Amino acid sequence: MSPRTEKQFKEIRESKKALIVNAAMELFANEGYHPASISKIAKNAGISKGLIYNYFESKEDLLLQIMTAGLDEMASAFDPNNDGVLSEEEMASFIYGIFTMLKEKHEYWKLYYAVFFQPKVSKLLESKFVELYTKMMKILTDYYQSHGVKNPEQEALLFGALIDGMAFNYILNPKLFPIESLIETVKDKFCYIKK
Amino acid sequence: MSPRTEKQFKEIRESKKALIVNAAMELFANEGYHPASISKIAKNAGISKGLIYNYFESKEDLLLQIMTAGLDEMASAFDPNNDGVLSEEEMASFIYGIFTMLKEKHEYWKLYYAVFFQPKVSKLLESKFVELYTKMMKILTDYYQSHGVKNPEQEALLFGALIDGMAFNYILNPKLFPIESLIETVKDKFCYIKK
Amino acid sequence: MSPRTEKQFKEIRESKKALIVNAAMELFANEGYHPASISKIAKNAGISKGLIYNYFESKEDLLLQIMTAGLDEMASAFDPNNDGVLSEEEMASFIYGIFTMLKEKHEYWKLYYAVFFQPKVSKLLESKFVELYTKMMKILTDYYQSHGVKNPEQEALLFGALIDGMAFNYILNPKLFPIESLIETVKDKFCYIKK
Amino acid sequence: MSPRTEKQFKEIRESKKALIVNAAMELFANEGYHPASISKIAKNAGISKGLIYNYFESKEDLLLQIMTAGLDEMASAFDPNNDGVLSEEEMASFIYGIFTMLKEKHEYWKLYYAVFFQPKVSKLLESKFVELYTKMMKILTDYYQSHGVKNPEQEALLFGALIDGMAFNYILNPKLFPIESLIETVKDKFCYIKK
DNA sequence: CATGAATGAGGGTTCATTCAT
DNA sequence: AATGAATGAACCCTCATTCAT
Repeated sequence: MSPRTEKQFKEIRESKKALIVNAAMELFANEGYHPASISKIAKNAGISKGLIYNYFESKEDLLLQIMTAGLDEMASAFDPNNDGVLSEEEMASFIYGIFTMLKEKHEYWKLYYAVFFQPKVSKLLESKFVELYTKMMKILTDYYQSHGVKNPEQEALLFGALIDGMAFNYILNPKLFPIESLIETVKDKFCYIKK
Repeated sequence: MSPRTEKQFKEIRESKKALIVNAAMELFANEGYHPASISKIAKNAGISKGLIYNYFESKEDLLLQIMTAGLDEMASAFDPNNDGVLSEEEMASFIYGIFTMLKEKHEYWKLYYAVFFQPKVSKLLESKFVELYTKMMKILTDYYQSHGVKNPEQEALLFGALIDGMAFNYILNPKLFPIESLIETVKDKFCYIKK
Repeated sequence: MSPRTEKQFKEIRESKKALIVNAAMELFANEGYHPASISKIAKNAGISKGLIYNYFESKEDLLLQIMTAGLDEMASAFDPNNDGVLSEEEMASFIYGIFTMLKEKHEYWKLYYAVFFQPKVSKLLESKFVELYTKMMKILTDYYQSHGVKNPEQEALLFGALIDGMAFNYILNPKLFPIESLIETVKDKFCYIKK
Repeated sequence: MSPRTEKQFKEIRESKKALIVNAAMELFANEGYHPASISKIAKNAGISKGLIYNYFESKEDLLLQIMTAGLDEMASAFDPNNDGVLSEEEMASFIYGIFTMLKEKHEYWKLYYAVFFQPKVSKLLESKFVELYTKMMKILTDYYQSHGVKNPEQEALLFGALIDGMAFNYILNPKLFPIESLIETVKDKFCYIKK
């Protein structure tokens, strides 16, 4: 009957929060933000409606927290050394990494792209998006520069767009878009790896 | 007084329908489908709520009609000769054409991509999407085949994805994505134009 | 090219009005007053919505006019001689008459009974209802009195109720309520015809 | 604070549901199904509109639940022993019983008869209506048969119709239809009680 | 006499959010 | 920490009615 320690409380809170996040993400991604009602999310999480407001200020806040957590995770994943420099091996594994993430966090990515079309929410996340995007562009531009590519910024923009497009196609129809078999061609066109 | 002639009525109907479609497209594209309420659309069009239902069966029907009209227009734009064959000149102008359309029908394209994340509506349009997509893939694959590219299907898929990605980036932030300056690089990488 | 005579105009008006009345009665009776919209009625009559308001002040007025016309017709049908006296033969034919009308004006009767449950309309017709009802009661009471029945008023009330009940059952399910085969029993119980 | 117990919730739900049912029945019966709006019902019950949908799926469901509950109650009232046999005493009390119910559940009966003229709803309840009706007809037919009446089925149909007619008249104008003073005459004509 | 485009009030319904327990 | 009853604003939609032609 000893009272729970502070740590235990915190763990309970965290795990409950994760429960809600997962339930919400599934519905947000598969039905869309608006059609996924708080009632449905609560039912999907196996808890009461009211409890959600114990952990999140509003439905929008719930979406926002899901997105920021995901964006932060992605930001660190994109630059493991945190040194901002991409070796040739890292470039190769970078591509694999992106598409591995795409598969493993399918729902998150669906949501990620969908959010771009919810201007209201999108605006709130803009700074994070920009930060992530510029970080990536910087790394790629540096990489292309050090490999003697003519217009490194443009090459980076194009490569970024290609990744978006592939992600987009894969997310919306995984069965019709054979991402694995395309990776080699991508490498040939955009990685400039010296044999 | 005699009533309006049939022709007069038809003209009224058509111009009013266009008015509603434009008002709706603007809001659908800029706010999203759900946040764009019928009230807002009506106000934006300068008419009463009720009148919308004189022209469209439901809000969903309104979106659907906008989308199908747009998709049909795109389908015919992508293959003007309707012969399904792309010459080298056509390939070059094809790329320009796409990005010209992107600029001129900015709102429509925003809506087009957003709709993919509205599962319910997306499903209703699936057959039209697939038709358009396979048509394009066929044309591109044939082009690559006739130019001796190794994996023509994959090349086509990749090129399609790149277009999506570029469109996506341009739509969401036209100022930060300098599409014109990228076109030449795209041509170099994906058009295989023999000089 | 001679202008229509006043009489011709009147005839056109009357026939058009009858057209509307029939279309309205069919829908009122079979769908109910509220579910039968002016649009449906117009379509059913093969005319425009607006025209209905050329002949009737409102939807309620349309119902009212249908009802009053019907009630007047019934009132005169119930007392052909207009002498208020029922002979034994008339009593017999009276019963047949009622149920014949029930069959021939099925829709009207359905509406008639339904209207009782639309308090707003019912109130407007109350005086006509009462008039018709008391007229009938008077005739029946006199009949029973002259045939030496103990409580002639009560007998009349009961007989009236029986007719309502039979009409009610027949209207709602003509196939399950064999009105013809019941008439003889009714005669035995309520007509006091001396053999 | 701990949340309410399950029992507390159940009690709240039941009493609130009854509150809504009563408020709805009053308006349905006195104004009709369509004119009785959800807004009015909520106001009459002293609650918000939205709450009604916490207890009933739709307006139609609300009506349906009221009706089915009433029909079930009536079905059991009509055959207390559930043996399907009517003694002479029971027949006498049966008549009193019906008209007592008519008085006590005035509103319910009004609704009951009104519903017959709401084709859409009527159809949904048809099976329950038929069940109740055939049950009653069977009991009456058996009774008449055992009393040597010539056409027991017809006699039962007629008696049923009389009850409907009396109920109908009483409901619509209790003051003008002196049901008590008619019961004896009904007994004389339809109960075949051997003195 | 006749049309149907147009209105606006009100309908049924949903849902994010609050709050007593 | 947890419940779900309760609210109220906003939603999509219908429809009797009006009116320019």
